[in-house]
Amino acid sequence: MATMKDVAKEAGVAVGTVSKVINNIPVKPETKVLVEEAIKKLKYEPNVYARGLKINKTNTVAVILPTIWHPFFSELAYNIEKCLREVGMKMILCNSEKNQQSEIEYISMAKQNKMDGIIAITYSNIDEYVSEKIPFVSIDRYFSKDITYISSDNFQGGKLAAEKLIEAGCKNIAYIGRGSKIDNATRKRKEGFISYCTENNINYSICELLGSANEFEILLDEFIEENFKEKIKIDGVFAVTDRHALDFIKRLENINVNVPKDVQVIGFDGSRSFSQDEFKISTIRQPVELMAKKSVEALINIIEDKPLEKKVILPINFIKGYTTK
Amino acid sequence: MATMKDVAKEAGVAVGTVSKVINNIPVKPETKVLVEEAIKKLKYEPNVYARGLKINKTNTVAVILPTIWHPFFSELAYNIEKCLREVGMKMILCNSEKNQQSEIEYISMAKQNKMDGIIAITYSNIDEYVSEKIPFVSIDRYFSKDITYISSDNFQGGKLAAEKLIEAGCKNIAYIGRGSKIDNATRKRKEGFISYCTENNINYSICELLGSANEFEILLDEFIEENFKEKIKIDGVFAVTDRHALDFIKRLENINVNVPKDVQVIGFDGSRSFSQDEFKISTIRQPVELMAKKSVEALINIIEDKPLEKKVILPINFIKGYTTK
DNA sequence: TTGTAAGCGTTATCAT
DNA sequence: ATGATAACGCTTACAA
Repeated sequence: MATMKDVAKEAGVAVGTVSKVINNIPVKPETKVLVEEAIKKLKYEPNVYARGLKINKTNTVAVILPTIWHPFFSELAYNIEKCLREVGMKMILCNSEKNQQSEIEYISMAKQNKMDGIIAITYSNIDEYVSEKIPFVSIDRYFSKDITYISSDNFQGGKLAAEKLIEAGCKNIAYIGRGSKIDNATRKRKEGFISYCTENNINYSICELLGSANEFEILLDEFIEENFKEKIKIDGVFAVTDRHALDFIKRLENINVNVPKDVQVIGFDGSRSFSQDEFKISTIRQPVELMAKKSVEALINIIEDKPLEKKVILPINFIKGYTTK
Repeated sequence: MATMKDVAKEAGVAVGTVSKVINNIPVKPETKVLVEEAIKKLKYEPNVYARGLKINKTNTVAVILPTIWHPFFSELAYNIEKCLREVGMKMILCNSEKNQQSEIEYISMAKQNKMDGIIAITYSNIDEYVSEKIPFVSIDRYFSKDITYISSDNFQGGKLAAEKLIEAGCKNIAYIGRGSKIDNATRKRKEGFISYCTENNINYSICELLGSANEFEILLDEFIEENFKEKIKIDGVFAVTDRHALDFIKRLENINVNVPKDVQVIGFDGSRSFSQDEFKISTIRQPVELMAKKSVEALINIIEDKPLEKKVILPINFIKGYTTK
């Protein structure tokens, strides 16, 4: 593989001059032509590692998320990669599996590899590792006022879900979802839901648990037994994610409760398995593409040390599917 | 950020010694302790770019696929990342969108960035860019006898689909799918299907088109009009992918044909949207995890210049879903 | 076993 | 405008 030195010799100039041509620093036009011809002739390509060593930039961003094997994250990652590529950056994919140790390892890897920044979706306590030492953008999760974070408007989403259920004729509505000590995104969905209900004097129930998936299942079974088995006491449900919604709907089907005739259901996320997929259940859709775009923009602003908003909340919207009337 | 020199000074040894400790080259135990303490104290982390410059390895692999925003590819990418990580490598995600130009750019990027190798799923003609100059593993697509490729047993899958339809009581079966000049994987599925039918003297129809998605839709409409509208002439269908199967089933529903009562359907892929998702339609499942594993293994063998099989065909299996009896 | 120093391919500073 | 050269942080051959 030809090096800059070879090109310089071939063109009859000094390496510094070649470097200037490569980096678009003005040189005499004739010289430029000479150099460019030599580059073409020798099929020269700059060595990014030598360059990285000098300028300490790699045009590489680590994207940490629980797992790419999930429609929401794969859609997000797809869009993030697209945005990064547009600005000439590369994306390292990191599946943390929500494992704190993994997340920490990935962060350390990113620092070690002199990556230019990190975009992360994480639900564990990694506050102390997220230093100012590497540009960091958090999606969905608030760390501290110093860490930029991008999120969709979960509170408004919860409100909207309640509103849409009521609009669709529901009289007794409920929120269901497994909570988390750390994930404020889902908490805000619940708060939005409650907020709408209190403001409008609407009766509501909450089926929530901050615990393991198994414990939540048990709670959910009880909740269904209580409210849907003998007599249908609740006719509208807002599930904290589409997956919870889907799971809930299946349980209703099992006891022959019809959706949306007997019970209407709204989920949250609105992610599809692939770009031409259709929306199926009624849901509050997160603006995934915009989230990706804003995350990348924010990261670049941090890298370039430009002023930026530390907190970006993006608008959600309602998508009607078959689970509401 | 501390450098090796700082560590050397702190530990009272030479840089060469520190390097040895880092690279697990034997040194006197006491010295090792000394160095390790200095490393910890200074929070030293090696600069991968300086190292890359020297040894010309980056522990980075480019994974090129059409789009991560698709269950099959996201499951595959998830597993590839996992395998790569286990051997200390990083994965650069490349969404080609099946665009040849993109693929070429990514390949060139991989070479330029001195990545250690490429794992790619591509359906375009990039043969000439896939040189021996960078370790390359192709999934699902055969290039030449020099390029290693990993694939599931598509032929056997087609056979198995036909067999299962017959086993389930179908009398008149058909293959449907959009073909491609380049993608031999799907072609083999068809061939397997046909092979089973001819061997067993079974009547079969083929609804296939090597053209645009739109053209295929038109053909499919005609096919349905002809075979399912007035009278149901075909009672078993093997669709070349799960997506084709799903689409086909929806069309049948539209004309009130019941699956699996009137018509049974088997798809291909068996990918799920996320790890705990369930299989829904009957399908020929590709061994995604194994494909990922074998791809990474093969790539590493190429990198390390070890002997390897240039062609790895992996076993498929049938998964029964609601679309067959 | 350990220290010394050359060199990897760039960029950037200084002279010219 | 261009050429010469030091420096980036590391590995490795060689010397001690």
